[in-house]
Amino acid sequence: MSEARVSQVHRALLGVRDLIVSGDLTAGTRLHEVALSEKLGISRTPLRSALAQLRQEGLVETISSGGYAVRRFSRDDVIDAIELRGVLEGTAARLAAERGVDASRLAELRWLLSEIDGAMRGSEAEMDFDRYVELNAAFHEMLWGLASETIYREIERISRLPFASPSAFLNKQSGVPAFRRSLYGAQAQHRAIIDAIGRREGTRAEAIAREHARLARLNLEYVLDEAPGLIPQVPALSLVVS
Amino acid sequence: MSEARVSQVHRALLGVRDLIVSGDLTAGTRLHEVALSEKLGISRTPLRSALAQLRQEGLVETISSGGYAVRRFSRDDVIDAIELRGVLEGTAARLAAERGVDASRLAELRWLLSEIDGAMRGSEAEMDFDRYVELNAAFHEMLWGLASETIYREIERISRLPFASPSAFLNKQSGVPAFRRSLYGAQAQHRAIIDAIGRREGTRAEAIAREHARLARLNLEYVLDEAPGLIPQVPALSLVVS
DNA sequence: GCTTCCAACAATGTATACATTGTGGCATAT
DNA sequence: ATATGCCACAATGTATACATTGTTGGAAGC
Repeated sequence: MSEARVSQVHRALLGVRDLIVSGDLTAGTRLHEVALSEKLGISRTPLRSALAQLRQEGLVETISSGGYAVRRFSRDDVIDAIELRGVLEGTAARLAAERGVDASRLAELRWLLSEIDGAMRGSEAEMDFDRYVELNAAFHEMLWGLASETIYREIERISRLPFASPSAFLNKQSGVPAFRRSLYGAQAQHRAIIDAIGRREGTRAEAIAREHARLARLNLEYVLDEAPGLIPQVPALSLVVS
Repeated sequence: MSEARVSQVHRALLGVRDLIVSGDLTAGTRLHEVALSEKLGISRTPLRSALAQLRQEGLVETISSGGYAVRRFSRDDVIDAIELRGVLEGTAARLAAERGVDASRLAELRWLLSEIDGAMRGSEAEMDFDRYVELNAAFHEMLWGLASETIYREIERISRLPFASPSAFLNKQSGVPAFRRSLYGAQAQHRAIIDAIGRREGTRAEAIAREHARLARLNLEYVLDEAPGLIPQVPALSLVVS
């Protein structure tokens, strides 16, 4: 799903997004186009195009007087984005169950599940965390596409908000034990979702997928309330102003 | 909610969108930037910005060789867009019920409902159809915003697809009796949604809102299967191929 | 000393010029 | 006659120049 294009717009998109997610540009900061274009080595035209796209994604907002600024997010904004992701993933799961899924695709999903099991083998400290993250992302992306292209697009869109994506709290540096422990329950939910889809149990698939996204909310609230020191380690969570 | 801005980008956005929705540009048509810029009297820079935004909205897609083309929609694409709108409106209603809504806002919604009743007074032929359309749009927009700004934004986004909006099959010229008759059931659902929210019955509110959107699907299937002559009267339905 | 107005500057919004890439047609060779 | 390769043109992608609007600092007047 990664675009091979190396257009200037694409470069600008990645560049600015990285500056925001990494916390280099803090919430509310005005984005001066000339300064940014010089910093990134990209002319203003593709840069502006990228900024407009980031506005659609929600990371950036327009200022009344013109131009763009890094958006501020409240805790509730993040919670709602996670909730929405859960609702949409639930819809993908429900529609997949109701409409039916090719056996080959279900088999591929089950293969992903067994691979995840493999990555989690051993103790919490021993597990192949990086591989889990990779496989988890692949699993979710495949789930998104089970129902239809339209559904996939919408979930992919909401997941562009860095803190709403299924991998938001699974960054590699994070050695938070509580996060790793939550993965066992998460994997059980993965299995249950696929099982429900296979049995054409739409309501069950939807409910579990919604609940699955709640893990991200739990992690969010844990970080914000009990371990604020971790905030810089979660993508774009530094943009959350209470 | 209407932007007062008269920027060239805004003009281009409205211009191109109108050309597409009106059926002037048919599905699959490549959008030549120079020709369009001359036709609209707008230079290429803001025009390209508008095209990029229309791509985000889904009306337009990029071509592999570069440039844009009017998107083709299948029947299933439209069905999924309507389904998604229903799911999201259901989420707005559920969250509103679960989280609670200010009495003043509920009162305003109930006032809208009574106004709709007023517009529907009399026989099918006598009713003030234009006013119904206007009030219906206002009701839905207000419902979208009951839960949170984030939810509102997402529903507003999906409703930008002309055939997914709550007003898609309520165009003024349409004198289709079947459509008008469906409005009585629709209004009953409006009441039930607000009643459920007032009683904090989230599940019920969500279910009814989802079912409410199904009316649009019924209308869609009626037009496509039984009255294809009406296709040009429904915004952007001419983009639906096969 | 504080406020207000004006002017200069700096930033965004727009237009246009340039570069690069894809496409189509024509000619030539098999 | 058909297929292939090359060349010319046209379209998009990018950079830059220009216009317009907002902002800030300083000076003058109260």
